[in-house]
Amino acid sequence: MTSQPATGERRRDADRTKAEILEVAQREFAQHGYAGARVDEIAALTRTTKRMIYYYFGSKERLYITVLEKAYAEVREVERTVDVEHLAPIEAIRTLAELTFDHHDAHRDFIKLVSIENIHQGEHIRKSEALVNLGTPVLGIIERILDAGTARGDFVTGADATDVHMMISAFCFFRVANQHTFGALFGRDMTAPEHRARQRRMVGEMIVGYLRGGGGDRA
Amino acid sequence: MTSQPATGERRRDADRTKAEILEVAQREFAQHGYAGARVDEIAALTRTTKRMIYYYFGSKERLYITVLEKAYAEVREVERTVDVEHLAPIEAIRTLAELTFDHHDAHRDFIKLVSIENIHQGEHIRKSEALVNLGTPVLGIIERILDAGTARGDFVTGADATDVHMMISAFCFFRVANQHTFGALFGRDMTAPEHRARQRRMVGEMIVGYLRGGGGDRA
DNA sequence: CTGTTTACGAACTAGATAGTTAATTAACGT
DNA sequence: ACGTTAATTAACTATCTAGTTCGTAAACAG
Repeated sequence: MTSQPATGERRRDADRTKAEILEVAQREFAQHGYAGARVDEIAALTRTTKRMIYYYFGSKERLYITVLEKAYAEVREVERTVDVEHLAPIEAIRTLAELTFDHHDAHRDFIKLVSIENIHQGEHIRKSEALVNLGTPVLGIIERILDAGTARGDFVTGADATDVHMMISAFCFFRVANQHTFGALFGRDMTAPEHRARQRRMVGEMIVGYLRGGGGDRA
Repeated sequence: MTSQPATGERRRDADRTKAEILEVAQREFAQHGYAGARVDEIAALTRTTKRMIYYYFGSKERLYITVLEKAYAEVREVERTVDVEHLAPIEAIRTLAELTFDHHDAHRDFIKLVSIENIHQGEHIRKSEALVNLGTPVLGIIERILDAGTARGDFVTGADATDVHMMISAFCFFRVANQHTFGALFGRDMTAPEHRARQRRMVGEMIVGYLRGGGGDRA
C-alpha cells in the first residue's frame, strides 16, 4: 500500500493546481477587473501559494489571458453543439436567439471578462493567437439560416450575418452586463426572474420582426 | 495696471482647476478602469498637482463618482432637449432610436464609464444620491409614444417602456462597448464609418419591426 | 495697505503589490 | 532503493500608489 490516497487525490498534482488557480482567477478578474484583481488574493483563495501562479503562468497578464482563453473556449464548445438548422428559418433564428439569451444569462463571469477586455481596448485578446485565429461557428450557422430564409421569401432584408449576430448578442449581453447601472437608474433589475421569460420572448420577436422587414418601409 | 491678465486667466482659479481635473480624470478612468487609473497620472496630465485633487475631491473614489455624475448629467441634458413627440408614433420611436444611436456613437468615454461601473456592481453609482434619485426623462417619452402608437393600432404589442428603452440602448451600447473583442473575433470594426449608416438604419428597423409585431405570431 | 482666506506646490509616508530567491519534498522511472 | 525531476513553500524585495504634511502666496475684503 502506497501513501497515495484512493481517488486521484495526490498531494502534488499539476493539473488540479493549475485548474484551481484558473477557476479562482476567473472569479477574481470578473469581480474586480484586471487591475483591481490581486495576485495575492487569488493565491489566498486557492489551496496553493502565489509562487505557483508564477510557476505555471509567469505573470498576472498571462494568467489573465489564459482565463480569457478558457472562457471563450467554453463558449465555442456550446456554439459547436448548437443544431437549429433542421428548423424552418424563422424558428431557427428565433431558437438561436433564445439559446444565446440562455447562454448569456447563465455565464455572468464570461460577460464581465468581455467587458473588462473591452475597457482595455482588447489589448490582451490581441496577444492571444488562440483567440484571434479561431473564428466562431455561429456566423456560419446564421449565414445558412439567412440564406434559407431569403430563398423562401420569409426574410425580406438582405441582412448580413455579422449584423444579425451583433443584434442578438447586444440584447443578451446588455441586460446582464449593464444590470447594475440600469437597475440604479430605472429601479428595475433586468436580470430578475420575473423579467426573464418576457425578455427571452423579446429577443426572438425582435430579430424575427427585423428580418421579416416589419420596420422596413418608411411611412 | 494689475498683474492679472486680460481674459479671466487668473493664475488661481478654483473653477477652471476643478474642471481640468475632472476632464482629465474622465479620460483616465475611461481608459484604464477605476483601479487601473492612477491619481499621480491624472495630476501629471493637468496643469496642477495631486494635492489639488485631494483638496477638491477628497479621495480617488469621490473623484470617480464626480466624473460619473458629470457624465450622466450631460446625457440627461441631451435627453431633456429631445423632441420627437410631434411625430407619428412609428417615426417618433425610430427617430428616438437613431438619436440614441448618434449619442452613443459620439460619447465613447461615457460608455466606458458605464461599463466600468457595472464591473464594480454599481457600488459607486449607488453612493451618489444625485444619480439614484433623479430619474431619466426618456422613459416618459417612450411611454407616451407607445400609448399613442397602441391607440392608433400601429403597435400590436403591449410593450413596456423600460423594455423598449433597454432594447434600443442595448444595440447602441454594444457596438461601441464591445467593439474591441468583437473586432478581434469577427474581423469587423463595428464602429468603422462604413458600417455606421447601415447600423443606424438597423436600430430603427429593429425597434419598429418589434413594435409592429412582425416577430409575434409563432409560426 | 493689511490681515484673512482661499488656492496652490514640493516633498514625504505608510502600506500595498507584482514579482523573486532559495531551499524542500513528493512523485516517478529504473 | 535511489537519483532525478517536477511541484511546492515560506520569506523577501523593489517599486508603486493613495493619501498627507507643511509651508507659501495670490486674491480679496475692510
